Amino acid sequence: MLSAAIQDYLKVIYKVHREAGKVTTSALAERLSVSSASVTNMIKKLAEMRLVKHTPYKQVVLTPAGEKIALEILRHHRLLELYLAEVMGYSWDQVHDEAEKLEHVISEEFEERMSAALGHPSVDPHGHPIPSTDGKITTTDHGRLSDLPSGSHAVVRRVDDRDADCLRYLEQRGLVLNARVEVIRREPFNGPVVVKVGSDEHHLGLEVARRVFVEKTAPGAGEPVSAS
Amino acid sequence: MLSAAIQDYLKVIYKVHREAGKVTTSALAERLSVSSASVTNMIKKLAEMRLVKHTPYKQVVLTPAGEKIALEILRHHRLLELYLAEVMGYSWDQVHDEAEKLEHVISEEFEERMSAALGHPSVDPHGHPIPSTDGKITTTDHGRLSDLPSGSHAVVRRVDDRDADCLRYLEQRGLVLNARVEVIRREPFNGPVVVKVGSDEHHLGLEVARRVFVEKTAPGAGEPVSAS
DNA sequence: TTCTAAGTTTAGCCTCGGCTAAATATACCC
DNA sequence: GGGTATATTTAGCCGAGGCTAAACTTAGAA
Ligand SMILES: [Mn+2]
Ligand SMILES: [Mn+2]
Ligand SMILES: [Mn+2]
Ligand SMILES: [Mn+2]
Repeated sequence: MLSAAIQDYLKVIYKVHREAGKVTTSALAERLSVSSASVTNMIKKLAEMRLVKHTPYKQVVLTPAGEKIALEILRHHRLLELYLAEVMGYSWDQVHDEAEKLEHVISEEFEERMSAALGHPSVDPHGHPIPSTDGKITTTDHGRLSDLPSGSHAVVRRVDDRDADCLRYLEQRGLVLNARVEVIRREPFNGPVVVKVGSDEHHLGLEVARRVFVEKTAPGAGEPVSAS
Repeated sequence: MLSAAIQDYLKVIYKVHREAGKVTTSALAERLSVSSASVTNMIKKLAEMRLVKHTPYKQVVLTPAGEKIALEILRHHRLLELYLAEVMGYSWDQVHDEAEKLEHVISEEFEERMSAALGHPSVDPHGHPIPSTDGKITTTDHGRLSDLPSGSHAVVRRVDDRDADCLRYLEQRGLVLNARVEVIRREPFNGPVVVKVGSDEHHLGLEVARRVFVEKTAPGAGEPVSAS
């Protein structure tokens, strides 16, 4: 069995690749809260194990074998998050940290029982897709709330899951999955985005608005289409 | 946070102390599947941390601080076993290995939610007592089925939880928690114990009978008192 | 085209928790 | 009470996964 450290590296390489296109030593160092030297070290080891391809000073890319493992861990993580939320009653800001530890130790049995108990779900509590057992994943690219022009109507489809404080802040303002939002206006000089959620208006800093991913809708549309 | 290795050492020291009275280097080495030298090494470290008292060449004893941690891990383990069995549908032979890994990574939040979901239980699927949050544990000393004289009537109250094959074997023969058994006879020369469970007779090797702990009852007694 | 700042790798070190082989202490037998 | 088997500890080693400081690449500015 691969160590928790290796599993985390592969998972983060996969995620940085999705988010930034290119995977660099320093990006991994930052995401893993580890020094660049440590990353180089581990990348050399992963390259020897044929889990990544490394072009020194340039970038690192997952091999098919590496991606398979990354998706397996991602499946663990997201099933766990949903199980903790739906079955055990965690709030969406608590699930990430717990899943981060559990993802490395659960058995295939545990994974399968969670999936069955949840009706073989396809989306986690933050709107991230859950890879299938055989490593398939259907990614939908959504824009950021921070990039919408004023007057836009949209539905929240995904939120960044790593900052618990931010998640609590969003939930308090009704910015949960599948919530409808309207961009009232955008203050200049990178000022806040003013949005309407239900009948309330909120002034969201760009920091926060960048972590909310949305699907645009027609202004007068009815109920938003549920992701499930 | 203490490492998983340290947590396992403390837990095993506690269990060996309960079962054998005296805790020796070699007993720990065997139970932890580790060399004696490794045990000595770790014990020295635990002694420096004031979690055990070590009398070289003699024995090791938990300090109050060490026992507190041991009981905390034991609580995790036993709550997990029960949760896996009751909520997730595991059989009693599957729960130990999974709990052995999870016990080191779950949060207090997870522990509390499991306990609540199970109605704050006091016994795990194998009949072991679950320590309370504040480190209290009520141990009942039961005799072994292998030690009962022929003609005895008894109720199964606890089984050794480490050997999955043995647990499946016992379950198939109806030797589950709270089952009534009668010792029909004992074959000489350390031969098998012949027991009656329900209307079936089974010939149990001493190996197996030693792992079943029972409470004696009167021959004609009615329903056994449930442990819950 | 050359210089320099930022990014990356290398070198050397550390802790943790294992291991084997050798030394030493204890206990038991005669 | 001495000799020996067994248990335990010590000594020295290893791999995993971190770290800092120094060396080296790369790319952008002048
Ligand atoms: Mn992780
Ligand atoms: Mn998530
Ligand atoms: Mn364990
Ligand atoms: Mn148990």
